[in-house]
Amino acid sequence: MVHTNTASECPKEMIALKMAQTEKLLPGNQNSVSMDSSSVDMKQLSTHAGSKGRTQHRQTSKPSKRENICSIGSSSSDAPTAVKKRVVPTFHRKASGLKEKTKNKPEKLSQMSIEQVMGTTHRVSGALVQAAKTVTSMSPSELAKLQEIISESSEMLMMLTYTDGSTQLREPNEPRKRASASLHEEGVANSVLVAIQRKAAKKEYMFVSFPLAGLGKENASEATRNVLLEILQSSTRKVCFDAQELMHAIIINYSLDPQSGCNKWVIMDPKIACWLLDPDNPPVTFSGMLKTFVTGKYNDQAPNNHLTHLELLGLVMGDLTNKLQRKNLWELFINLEVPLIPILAGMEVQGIQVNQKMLISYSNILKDEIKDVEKQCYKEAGHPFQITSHIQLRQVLFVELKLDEQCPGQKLARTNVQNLKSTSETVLHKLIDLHPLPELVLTHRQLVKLKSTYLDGLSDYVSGGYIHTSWDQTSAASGRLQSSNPNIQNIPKQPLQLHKDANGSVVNETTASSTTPATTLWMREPFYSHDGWSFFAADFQSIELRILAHLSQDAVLLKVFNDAGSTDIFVQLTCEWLGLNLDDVKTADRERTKRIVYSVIYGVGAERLAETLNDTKENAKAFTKSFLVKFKGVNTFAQRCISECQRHGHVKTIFHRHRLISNISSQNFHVRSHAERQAVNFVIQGSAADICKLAMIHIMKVLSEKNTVRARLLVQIHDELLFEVHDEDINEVKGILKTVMESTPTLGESICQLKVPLPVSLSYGKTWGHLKQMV
DNA sequence: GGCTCGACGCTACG
DNA sequence: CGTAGCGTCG
Repeated sequence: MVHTNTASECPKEMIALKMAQTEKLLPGNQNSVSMDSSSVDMKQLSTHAGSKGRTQHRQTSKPSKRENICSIGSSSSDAPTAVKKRVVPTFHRKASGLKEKTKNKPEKLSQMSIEQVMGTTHRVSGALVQAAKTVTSMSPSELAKLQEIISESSEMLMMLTYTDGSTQLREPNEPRKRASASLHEEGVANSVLVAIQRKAAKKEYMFVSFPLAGLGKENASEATRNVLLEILQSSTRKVCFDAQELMHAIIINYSLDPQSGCNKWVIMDPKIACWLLDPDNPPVTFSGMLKTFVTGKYNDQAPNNHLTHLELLGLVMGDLTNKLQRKNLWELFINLEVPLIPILAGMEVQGIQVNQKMLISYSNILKDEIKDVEKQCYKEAGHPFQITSHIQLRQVLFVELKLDEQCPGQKLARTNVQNLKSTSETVLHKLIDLHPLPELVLTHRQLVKLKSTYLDGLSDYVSGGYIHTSWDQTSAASGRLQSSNPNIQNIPKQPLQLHKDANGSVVNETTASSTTPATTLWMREPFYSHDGWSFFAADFQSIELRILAHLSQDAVLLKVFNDAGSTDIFVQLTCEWLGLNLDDVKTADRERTKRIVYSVIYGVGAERLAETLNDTKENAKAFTKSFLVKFKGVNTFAQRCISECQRHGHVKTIFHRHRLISNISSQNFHVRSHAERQAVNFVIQGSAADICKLAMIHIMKVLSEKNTVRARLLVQIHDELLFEVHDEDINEVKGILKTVMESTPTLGESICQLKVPLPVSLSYGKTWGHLKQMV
């Protein structure tokens, strides 16, 4: 097991998460991986032929860089030098020459050395040209020997090769293309190259390649597939730079079940290790990582071939392992981040069903509405202008209409960099009573945003009725997951109300009378579940505030969360704060409390809070002050974060995730203040992220154990998990999700026992638009 | 004149 | 606070 494999390298004071102590997270149990293609939704799989987004930047190859790259197995000796938008599937070619040699070897397997069998054992030091053996060219006896070698190996280094001849360990390619250029691309993964290190002879590797591109069913022989799965499930330490991408390619090309087929794969990823060490500067490419994180010996210009890169990969991971252990990050790495990799890969392949026709029809509705609003804007301004141009809008509002001069008491915000008069939402709100234009512009902005980002933008990503988002583990310094291409985590939750008033002109909800006919659009409505299945959402209620209660140990906050009662937390807080009765709390008070609370979490200043509250700076200050007086622990907690950061140069979350913040001692007030807010915010946001990830791993583990329950994880939105569940299993899943997620705090108890409960609220429905709350 | 790029402003989500 | 992504502008 990996755990035992690596335990000897771990410091004694290592605290393991409870999760990892159970064997299920760890590899070695072959039977638990479903190879049954009948369990795979073929309709969905057929839509995943291409992986977009993450492959965008490797379309082009640099022939000059590849001059001394040796030919590996089925890869690049005759790779196209020209850029190809659509990659023609390259069927795995026979490993020329090599195959002949090994085929002619004597038959007595037991008497042969590995070299004799495989002809590929190789000492990497030195620039020897060396080829890997392609698995598909092996005879049954050779495969048997290979399996034996795998079972006796001490380490396996893995990487993808692409049809253009580059690899995962390639030099950085052309500058990244714009997101729009990445749409509808074909996947270009060509093969999986594995260097197997033998236990007996540490310096000897055996190189094997598994074809991916053009892998038809007829070619994916059971034997070949089983060998690759054996590697992935083996307890041997495995290393890959960007393991998520590797897993993604394997799941697709070998038609594995994206949810259950891979969740026990354990691969060390140096990319993630580097990000844990310095989350603000995550490596993008392998060579970039070497430059930033690896000192001395590896910086030398190594021979540019696949095999030396693989050896380098192993050395670097060894180095990083030591670094992680020294920084007390190893448990976070091995128990949280590494188990997450196959889950994310599975989510990418799984995708989510989208009704593209609905996206288009909504878009057309908005197109007309936008035109109407445009006309009204021109009328109110007295002439046509480009409403989306801040420069022109500034001219109209502040030079022609001089609206800013009509509100002398108010201080209107300025833009960040150029210090010009801002046209932001908060500014426009303040001008609303002076002239019809500001509100029209706000409406226009809202409609344009919804149309361009969430209707047209999403529509571009629909392929075969599905959207396959990319999940990025290393792009957020706080430890949160991030989705992109498209970003599925910021699709509006609130519906858009469209009203037509008596004149037929469009107005938004704030001014429309309740009797006018209304159209209601939910941007999440086009996302729908399969027949016989439903969406099922589970989200942690106000997790960041609960984390704050725990971390600050503030007596009042702790009491609020632990005295239970189903009353809304912000209503309760408002009571505590203003000394009101529960029934006397008005919605406005509740909203105000919520904003103040999160402002404190985010560490914003009085000016910013005044803006969000639409109140004066003095009142905002007073609010914040009375809040901090009521919850004295919060302020001491913030100060503790700041001084910890000053002492150590970094702050830590409850699971030891850290962030280096050097500006904490800056002489510049603004720079230092920003750093202080970052420090406080990171501890809370990062701790919440830790727990959400732990919950995610835990729930996927439990679901995969109950193989009768049909549930798939589709999306993670920080504190919320969206599943698709078979209708017959809804009640069972409801019970599992609630129990398992709410037990998350106990999982990490060896690291940290949370002093507050983390209740989960559940909802379900046939579309993502408006889910029904469950009780 | 069209095209690409980075900087900037704004606003969804948490 | 911190993500992604759309739009304008020079």
